[in-house]
Amino acid sequence: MILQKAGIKMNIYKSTKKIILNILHDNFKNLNKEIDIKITCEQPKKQKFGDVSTNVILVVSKMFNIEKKVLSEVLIKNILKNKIFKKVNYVDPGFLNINFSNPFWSDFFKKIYLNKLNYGFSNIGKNKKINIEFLSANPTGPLHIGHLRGAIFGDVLAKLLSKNGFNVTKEYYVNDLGVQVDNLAFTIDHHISNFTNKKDITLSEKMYKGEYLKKIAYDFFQNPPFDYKNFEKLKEYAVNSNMELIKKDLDSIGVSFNKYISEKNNHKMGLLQEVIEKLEKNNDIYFGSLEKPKSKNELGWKPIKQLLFRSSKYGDKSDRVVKKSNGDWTYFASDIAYHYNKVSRGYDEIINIWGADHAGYIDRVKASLNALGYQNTVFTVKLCQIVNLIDKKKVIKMSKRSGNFVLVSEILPKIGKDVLRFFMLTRKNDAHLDFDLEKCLNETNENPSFYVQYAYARISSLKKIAKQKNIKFDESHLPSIKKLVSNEELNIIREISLWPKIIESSVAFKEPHRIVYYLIELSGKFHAYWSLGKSNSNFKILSEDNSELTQARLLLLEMVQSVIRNGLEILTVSVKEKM
RNA sequence: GUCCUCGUAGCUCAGCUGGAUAGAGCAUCUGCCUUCUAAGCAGAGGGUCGCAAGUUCGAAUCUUGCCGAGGACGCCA
Repeated sequence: MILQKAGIKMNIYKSTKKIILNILHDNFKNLNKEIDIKITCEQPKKQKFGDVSTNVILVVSKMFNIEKKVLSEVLIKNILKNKIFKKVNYVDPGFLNINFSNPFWSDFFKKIYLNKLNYGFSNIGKNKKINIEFLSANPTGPLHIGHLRGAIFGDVLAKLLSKNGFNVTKEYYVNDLGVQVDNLAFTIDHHISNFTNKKDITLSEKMYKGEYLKKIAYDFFQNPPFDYKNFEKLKEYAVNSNMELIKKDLDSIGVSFNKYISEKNNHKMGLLQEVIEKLEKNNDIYFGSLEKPKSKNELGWKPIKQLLFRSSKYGDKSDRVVKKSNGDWTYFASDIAYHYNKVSRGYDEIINIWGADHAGYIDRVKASLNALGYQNTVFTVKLCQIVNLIDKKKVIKMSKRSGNFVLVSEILPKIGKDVLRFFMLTRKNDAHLDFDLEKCLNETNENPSFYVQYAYARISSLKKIAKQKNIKFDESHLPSIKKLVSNEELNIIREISLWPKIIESSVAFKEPHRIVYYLIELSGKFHAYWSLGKSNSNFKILSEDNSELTQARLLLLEMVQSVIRNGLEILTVSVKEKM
């Protein structure tokens, strides 16, 4: 294969870059090999600029003060020595536009065909251990729409990373401690009392609304496992019951976790004391009062002496309270302990997925890790912006107070897991997302998951017909690929050649939405190609009079399918053989 | 007041770690089903990339300032 000889790997743009850099070093011996030469090799938007475009002349002539003319002559001559290239053009102000040769494309195609199950994925992670914590919804009720984005984003990011050689742990932090759990148990207790005394006393202000709690209480009442006046046990019971509801919802949207970490358990192990002591030793904990925050007016604020963490020393804007004036630890204190625990379990990177309203929290957690001596662990936070639920062109307001939440279990049966997941990923995580119910129910281009699945299903139907007609297109027919010379077909191959790059950047930026957009793009190229055969019989995929071309085309579509399958697998969206 | 995120076509949004004439869907208009799935395709119109400077051969992309939207800002979790 000419590819191996030429040093071409799956990402042909990266490989081309390497080839060019080697030519530079071979021909300009005085270039310092240590210096990073930052050139780009990309597929240009316009096809007329070639298959790969590089700014090498521009960059190198400036960096090393070499004349553009000399550079381009040497580069063009040497690039063309390599049989995988067909054409190189110099364009002002210093680009080289390069075309691959036809044998290259068919060889490249052959290579990815033989690798199709893994095509695009790499071992970039080198088995690095990553902990990704997401969702961590409070165990006070089932999941609602507001939870969905973080849950799906986290799940997909984890899948993306693990498919690329990272050793990923998906973690759920259960806040089974504190005021909210007390209130939860009070609510259950209240309901059980009502059942027991056959009364219907209304809930107090603090208690949680929601029929599901009544049901939990009723189940308890019918078959009590212990005396409900045992408050500690009742709290545990309440948390467990709600976690069961949450797990059921998670299961229904295809999200799973490897680990559930209990806050209460962390406390039992004495983590909090351990961490505070460590910080105290470094003089990072002190007793004092904070400056008045800007948000408060003069009247509403009094300085109070309390236990503080010196987080401003580590890049935070202000020091932070770890112990309330009533003697309770703050949530932040507990979180320091939790993150300390996470890091000490030996991860190379900790990823947290939070709602955008927690942005202000990042610096203090970072500060605490630095103070504890973990500057080497990468700590990343990905923020998810709010999702607006839209129905019939109107935003549906949800509020915690009124208990007015649209539950996952209400909405899922209508639209299904696949559409839900796909839709939630059609935006960058830090951009607002309008979750439009009408669009989800649409069976048109407005609903991109159908568009992609439809492309897959169309190919499946072709394969079925080919089978009936006894047209074979297995590995032994790979040589027929050289028949794919039309612009339309090379266009699809070019699009397929971008796949590894898309994965790479999705991993690098931790942005799964890039995959979604790519799949839509690829599907679009396929649909266009398919429709070509409608008006021009030369482009009918199953042409009976030219079996070799037919086989080549079927192999091409097989590749389109496997890229779509690989992509949807990351998203955990199913493929459909028939629609 | 300080900090964070965002501002791209009438609407909803992409824009590949600075590249060439800024892209898609919806909506509007025009075509395409006797033949491989029309849940589709082809074409047209529609943009001072919030505004203004700066860096650069080159800026939607980087920097600064302003305008606008959303969010965060001591003992909530």
